Amino acid sequence: MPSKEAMLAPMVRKLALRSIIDEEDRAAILALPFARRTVDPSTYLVREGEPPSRCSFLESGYAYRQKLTSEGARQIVSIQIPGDFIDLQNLFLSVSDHNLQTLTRATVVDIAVPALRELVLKRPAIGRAMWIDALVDASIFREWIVNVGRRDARTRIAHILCEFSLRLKAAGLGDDSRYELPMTQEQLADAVGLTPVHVNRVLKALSDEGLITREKRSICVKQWDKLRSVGDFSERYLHLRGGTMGDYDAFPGMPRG
Amino acid sequence: MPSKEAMLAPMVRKLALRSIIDEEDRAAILALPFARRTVDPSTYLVREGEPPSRCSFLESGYAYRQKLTSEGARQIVSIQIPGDFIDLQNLFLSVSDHNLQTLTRATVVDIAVPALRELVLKRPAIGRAMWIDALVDASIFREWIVNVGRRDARTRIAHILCEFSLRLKAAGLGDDSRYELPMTQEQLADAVGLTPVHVNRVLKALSDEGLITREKRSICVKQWDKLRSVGDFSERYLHLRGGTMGDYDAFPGMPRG
DNA sequence: CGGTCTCTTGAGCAGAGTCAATGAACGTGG
DNA sequence: CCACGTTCATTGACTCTGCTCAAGAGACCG
Repeated sequence: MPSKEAMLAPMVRKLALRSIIDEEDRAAILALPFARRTVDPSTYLVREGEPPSRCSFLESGYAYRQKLTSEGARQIVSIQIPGDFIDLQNLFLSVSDHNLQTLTRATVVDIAVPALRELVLKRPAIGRAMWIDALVDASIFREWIVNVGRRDARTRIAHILCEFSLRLKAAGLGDDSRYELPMTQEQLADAVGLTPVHVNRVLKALSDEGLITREKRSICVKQWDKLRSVGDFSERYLHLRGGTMGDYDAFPGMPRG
Repeated sequence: MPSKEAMLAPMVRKLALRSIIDEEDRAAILALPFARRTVDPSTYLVREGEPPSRCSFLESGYAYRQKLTSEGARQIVSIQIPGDFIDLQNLFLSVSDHNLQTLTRATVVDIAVPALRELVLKRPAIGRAMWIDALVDASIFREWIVNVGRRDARTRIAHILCEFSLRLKAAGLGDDSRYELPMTQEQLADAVGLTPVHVNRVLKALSDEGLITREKRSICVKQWDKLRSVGDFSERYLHLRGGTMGDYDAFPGMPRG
């Protein structure tokens, strides 16, 4: 079993991605009470309609957020990768509005809600880091809407492949050209709002054209620029490039008080 | 010109919708430095790629968030109604990832970013209220993805009509059965990921069946239950019913620290 | 009174869905 | 080690929902 520090480290790492976390903040995070568990693929970590009982992040493995329509159709609304908070919304909302399921075997760190909430509200640097995390998530949701609402099948799939590539790279998983994508084509279809059959055809086309190669559940991007252009992809919405900063006050703006 | 208090009051009202704001918090909000302006329909309030220069909320009027694809297609990702923050994300992100345009003539209150940020980070009750606001927005984005990704045209449109109905009612605009919907059919199409022509046909069908009536830009819901069922609508995701609260600590959960 | 926007409606088309069959990969237990 | 079952990927043939193109009708405004 890894040390206590090692378990919370991915959280610190994620927050530090877009914010400055000093030693004191770091210590406060590492002092959080938490528990750790390992779960099987397809385990429900959160169910729509249930009161959340914890606030967790993914230490390892993948998960996805999902909602079902009354017709039984499923829409995947986001993919969570190691280091992501799984249910930040549980911090302040008392009923879950969607389901969260693991994609793979995963280790989850559950943090005591009151302690985390206090940290968020009382320690500005941590509060800011969590705010940024939540705001970036919202930005990804917006782009997801555009993807599903206004792009054709080929573009949609190329786009989501680009998104995964960059997010995984930012998380330190996979390099430029290759990454694990532990989703079935059916799940991919539910993520982009298509049918599995059609996803299959599009993936085949992308392979045939030499933009990507596939083996098992991993994707190798052969022609990044072309995939990016086919996918109408612009990474701005991921807010990866320090675009979240404290020199904000330097912008010309409104009265300051 | 209304009093200073009257101008910030919609913000207090919105926050108080789902949180408890005491007198001291209220006073702190009313002490914020701000400016107020009135803008024409279709004015850009935020542009993708630009550094945000303010943090504002809609005092009156309607607006929408929007992104464009390289093909020139537009996807509307949310509608903002009076009392909504229009760029909470500007509080902590330094580049805007989408456009925000007014739908109607609107009055906007711009708040000084540093002062607001300080308030959010240092006054727990206000921080919590803003968190809830942001988390509910994210929930609405998720439902929007489901709507656009997995529902057919008829269901999509019925769903969005239900959403507007409830949100406007919660904001104190319009009653159960009638509300202003100041959108063209083209804008509605961009919101649900369809073409204006098809939106027109579906609206006509819904009218013909007696579920709604339309006149100019207002909608009258004649058969709420039926519209709700056609639209596969469940209001949970709006988190309107006190489901955001502080008795949260009462839930059985994880270690507390 | 003409111009511009928006709404309506029709006719034909096509991108993606449905249905269905086959094949590959993998785990399990005999 | 192999037969079997299950899950996932692949491919073809056909269908249909929603799109495109196009034209006409209101409404509003300078």
